[in-house]
Amino acid sequence: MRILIVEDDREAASYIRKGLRESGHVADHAADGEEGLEMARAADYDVLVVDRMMPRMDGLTMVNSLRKDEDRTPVLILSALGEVDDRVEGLKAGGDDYLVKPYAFAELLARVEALARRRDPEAVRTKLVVGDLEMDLLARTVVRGEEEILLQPREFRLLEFLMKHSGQVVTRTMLLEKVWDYHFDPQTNVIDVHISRLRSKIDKPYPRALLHTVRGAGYRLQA
Amino acid sequence: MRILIVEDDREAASYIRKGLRESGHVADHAADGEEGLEMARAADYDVLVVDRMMPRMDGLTMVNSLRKDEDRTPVLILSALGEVDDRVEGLKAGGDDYLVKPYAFAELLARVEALARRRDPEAVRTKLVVGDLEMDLLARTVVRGEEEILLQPREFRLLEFLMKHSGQVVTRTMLLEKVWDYHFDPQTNVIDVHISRLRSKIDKPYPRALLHTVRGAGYRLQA
DNA sequence: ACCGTTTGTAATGTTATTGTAATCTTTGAG
DNA sequence: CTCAAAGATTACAATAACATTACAAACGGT
Repeated sequence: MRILIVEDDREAASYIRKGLRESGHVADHAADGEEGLEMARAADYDVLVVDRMMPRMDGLTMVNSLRKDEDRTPVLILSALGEVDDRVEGLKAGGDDYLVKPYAFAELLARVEALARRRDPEAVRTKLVVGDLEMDLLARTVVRGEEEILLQPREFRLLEFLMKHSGQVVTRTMLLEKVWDYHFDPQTNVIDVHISRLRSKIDKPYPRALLHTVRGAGYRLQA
Repeated sequence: MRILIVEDDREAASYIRKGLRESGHVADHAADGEEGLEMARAADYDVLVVDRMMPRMDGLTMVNSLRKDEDRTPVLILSALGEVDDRVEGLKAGGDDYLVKPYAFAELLARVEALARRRDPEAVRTKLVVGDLEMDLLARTVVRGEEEILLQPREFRLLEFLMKHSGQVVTRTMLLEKVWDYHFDPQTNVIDVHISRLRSKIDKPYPRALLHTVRGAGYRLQA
C-alpha cells in the first residue's frame, strides 16, 4: 500500500514511516501542507496521513484543496486537538478519520488500513509463504514443495486468508466475514467442508500437516 | 474486555457478540436505549457499541444521557447514515467513533479495541506472562520455559483468567462466572477437576509450582 | 438449453472435551 | 490425635465439536 505522511515533526514522521514499512507498506513523507499537496497530486496514494497543524499550509487547508480537485483519496487527520468541535471541523474539511495525539502506533496502523480497505478491499503483497507452501497472488498459483496444487476459487481465498494470518488462530467468524462475506451465522457447516477439501489438497499428500484445528477456537496455519 | 452492545436487531447483536467473544472479550446485550442506559449505569464497561436507530430510546439520546451523568465510557456508534452531517451529529452527541453500516466485523473489532486502548493501553494485551509461563492469545498457545503446553479450550480460558489476575486470589465464584458463564452454583466439583488437570500440565512437570491453593478462598497464580 | 464445474447443504461418522461422581488425600480445629 | 471438611485425583460416559462423504443447487460458458 502507498501512504503519504504529511507531518512537520521529522521525528514523528520517521517513526510512523518506519512502522508502516515494517507492516509491508510504502510510505513517503512531506514536511508541510504545500509539499504534501504537490506530492499527493503527483502520485496515486492509497491513504494520506495528515498532521493538522503545520507551517506554510496546515492540514485542513491542504485537504480542502485536494477535495476541490475531486481527489477522494482517504485522509486520516492527526491532531493534538481532541475536542468535539475540532473533530467536527476535521471531518467537515474532508477528512475521513481523525486521530488524537498521543496515539498508539497500532491504532494509526489499524485506521490507515481500515481506510484503504474501504476503497480497495484487497490490499497488496503478492507472495505468501508458510513453511514449504507458497502462494502467488498475481499468478493465482499455489505450490507445496515442488508440486503445484490446484485450488477452487473459494479454497484459494480460504488459504489466502489463513496464510495472511499464519501462526494465529483464525476464528470461524473471521472466516465467514473475510472469505464468504457473510455477516451472519449461516448455521451450516460450510467452513468445515471447505477446510476438509483444502486439507485433502494441501496436507493429505504430505508428511506433515500445516493446517491445524484449534478446538473451540478455530484453525491455525503453521509450519 | 467488557463490552456492551446496544442494538435492537437481535440477529446482528448475537453476531457481534459471538465475534467479540471469540476474540476473548466479554459482551453483554441490551435490546434498546433504555435497557442499554440501565445496564451501562449498573456495570463498568470498557466500551459501548450503540446502534443509532432503535425503538423506545435511540442511540444518540442514550449517549447524551450517559454523558450528562459524567460517564465517559468510550462509545462506538453504529448507523446506516454515513453523511458528514450524520457523523458530526453522532460525535456531538458524545460518540467517540462512528461506524457506517454495512461494516465488516473485523473493522468493528479494530475500532472497539482502539477505543479501549485509548483510555487504557493495557486493556488489550496479546501476551500474558507469569514467571516462565507465557500465553499468546492470538496464537492460542502456552509455553513454559521452552516447551509448548497443549491445553483444552476450557483449561485455556481458566489459565487465561488466572494469568490476568496473577498475584491475586481468584475465588470459585469468580471462576464460575467468568470461565464457565455459570451464574449459579452447579453443586459439583467442576472447578477442582479442571484445576487438577491444569496443574498436571503447567506445574507437575516443573520444579516449582505457579498455581497455589488458598484454602477456603480460592486459587492464586504466582511466580 | 446443455454440460461441466464449483459451491453449499445435509446426513452420517468420528473424536476430543467436559462434567459427574466415586474415591482418596490433606488440612486444621478441637 | 481424631475427625470432619476442603480439596485432589481418577475413570468414565455424555456430549458437543469437528471431519467426511454424497448429493443437489447454482453458475458460467458454449
